[in-house]
Amino acid sequence: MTAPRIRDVAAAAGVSYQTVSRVLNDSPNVRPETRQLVVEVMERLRYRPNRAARALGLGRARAITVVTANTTLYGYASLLQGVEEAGRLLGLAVGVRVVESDSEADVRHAVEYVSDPTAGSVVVVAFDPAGAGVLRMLPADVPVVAATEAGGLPGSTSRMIFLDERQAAADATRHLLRLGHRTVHHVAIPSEAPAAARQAGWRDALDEAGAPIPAVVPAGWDSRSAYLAGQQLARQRDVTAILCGNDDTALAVRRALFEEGRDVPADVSIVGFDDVPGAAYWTPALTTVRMDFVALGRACVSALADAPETPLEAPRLIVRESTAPPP
Amino acid sequence: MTAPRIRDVAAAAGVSYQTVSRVLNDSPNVRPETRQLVVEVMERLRYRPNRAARALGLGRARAITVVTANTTLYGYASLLQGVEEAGRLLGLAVGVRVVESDSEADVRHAVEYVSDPTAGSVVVVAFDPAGAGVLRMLPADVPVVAATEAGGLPGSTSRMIFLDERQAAADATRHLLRLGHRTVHHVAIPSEAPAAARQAGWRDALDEAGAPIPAVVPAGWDSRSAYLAGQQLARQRDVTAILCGNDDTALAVRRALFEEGRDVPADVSIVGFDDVPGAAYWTPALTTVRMDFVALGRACVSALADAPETPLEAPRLIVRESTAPPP
DNA sequence: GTCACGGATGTGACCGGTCACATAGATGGA
DNA sequence: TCCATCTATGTGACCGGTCACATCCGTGAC
Repeated sequence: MTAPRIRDVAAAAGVSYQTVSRVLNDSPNVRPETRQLVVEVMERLRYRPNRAARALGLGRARAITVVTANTTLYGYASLLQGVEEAGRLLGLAVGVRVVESDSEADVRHAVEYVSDPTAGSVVVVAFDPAGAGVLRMLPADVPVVAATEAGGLPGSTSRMIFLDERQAAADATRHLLRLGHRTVHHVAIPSEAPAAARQAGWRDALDEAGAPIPAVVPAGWDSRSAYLAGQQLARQRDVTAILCGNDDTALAVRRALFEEGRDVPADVSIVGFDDVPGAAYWTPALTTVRMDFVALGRACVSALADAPETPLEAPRLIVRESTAPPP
Repeated sequence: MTAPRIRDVAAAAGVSYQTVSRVLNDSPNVRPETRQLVVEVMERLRYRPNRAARALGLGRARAITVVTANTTLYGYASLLQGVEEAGRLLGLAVGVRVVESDSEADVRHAVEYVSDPTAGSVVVVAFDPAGAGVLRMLPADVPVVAATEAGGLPGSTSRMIFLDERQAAADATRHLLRLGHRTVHHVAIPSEAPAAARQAGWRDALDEAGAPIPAVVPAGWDSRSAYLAGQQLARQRDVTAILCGNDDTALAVRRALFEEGRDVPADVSIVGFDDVPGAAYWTPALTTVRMDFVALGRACVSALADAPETPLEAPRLIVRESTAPPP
């Protein structure tokens, strides 16, 4: 009735437990017939190796822990989805550890958590100060891959993987400029300050066109702060184009514009970032930059598994209905 | 340099490893001064117990694995957030295991995964057939709590926790009826068929008011299918009120209505389900039922920890701008 | 004074795998 | 033919905790 152990399998197959272990770990030094036999017995006995015992003997768990500041926002959740999917396909357990803030205590606790080899390999989502802080404090012996904003993070030696947001932000800005807007305003989401790729790309395009560079309007992750940022811009009659930090931000900005009597896109054009699943069904449908966070998550797992690197699809501007020439 | 083990702590404190183990497990039979001493030494040595070794000795990991069909949709992601938060506060590791579908193979693999005691306790998100399937097949020796739709799942003996969606759906329907609508149409999201709490509540209210009960229009999780469902209703000029399975559905339905030239809420009222963070900032702001999935997740963890049950806040209709009297 | 008892602490075995090393048999070049 | 080498397999120790049980001590009742 109790779950079979490796020794039960060995006994039933008439081999030693070490041979079973070899089969389990794909050791090349097992005769094909022996392997075949062992596999059959494992099947028959419904044998499942105990992950804890394995982790203990191995010194490190066959697992991936995702360290992230958030699990529900689109980018974070999608990345987690990609990691889980890829990890599952490799037979790895997938864990989640949230870092609530970049406070010293929160970061330290998260680092301690993943320092336990039972956490396995680690994917740090370093989109924000909390994640970046964890990445900085992580001891060198923890196998880690970081998902970052374009360009990676200065001063860290870890492996970084990212989507080229900077280029995409520049594309989006150019699109608005080409429509005839004098300049493009920007409502920024929180980000690891020195990197701030979306903001950098926006500035690149403005610079390149010789357009004036308005002050960045900062917003938080919550809709309310984005709404307030939007109100501020809505009241300035000369703003006709707004690049929003993400789609949620765009939604709230649009609301603020609406309340101020300014139509999208007739009076003001807005573009988002992420291309959340519903963006195409907004009214008006949102012009936004499609980001493949799921693929980013998968790529992180590949990197941890030393699998051949599959190139990530670059973020791409999807033009829909929320952008138009200025009035 | 290598991480300290329980024996190192014992040696440094001048006690036996068993005493350290007792401190670790809050055994009552340790002299306060001894406990104090051991705690200090653990602190000084930065001792962190090895979770794998613990799981192995204990027979079951101090962990929670969330089994779910999805990690990105609002309800699922929020529930995961709640579980992670509560689990972390209790010092439990939190893992995620996605079941892609309710196919026999997918369900079996997920069940095997959590049957390994290393998975710890299990929270099954049984909102859909995949989760319900896992719940049904789970061996009795796996400690499990299920998050379900209102009313739970027939034929399962596991502990169930849920938000009373049925009542809330009825409330939402009554709200529309009271505004003067002749009846209310329903675009349903996928659900574990026999339960289908939202749908049941909608029917309850219609019955009670003696209103005609239109055929349910089914939709999937994707916006496109919701959009198609919306188109179908948009073309019927006699539909003036629609209860949507969730907020994402409402968004797409609204789009379909718009394309057909029908204004919300002047021509058609819509109400959603979930109250996603942006719902208040839609244009028009969405009338919807607020569901506290995060609290649901926390409650699942409490149940696993045998903590005193904190009552869940009932789902509540939030009236905003998307509902109005019929034209 | 002695003994039963319960709290505080220590010792050895064990959880279910892995690793390092030993051994037996097959292969092949001198 | 013989020994070096490689392949296939087996044995004992170990990973870092826990459990069951033994021991030691102080207390109170007789």
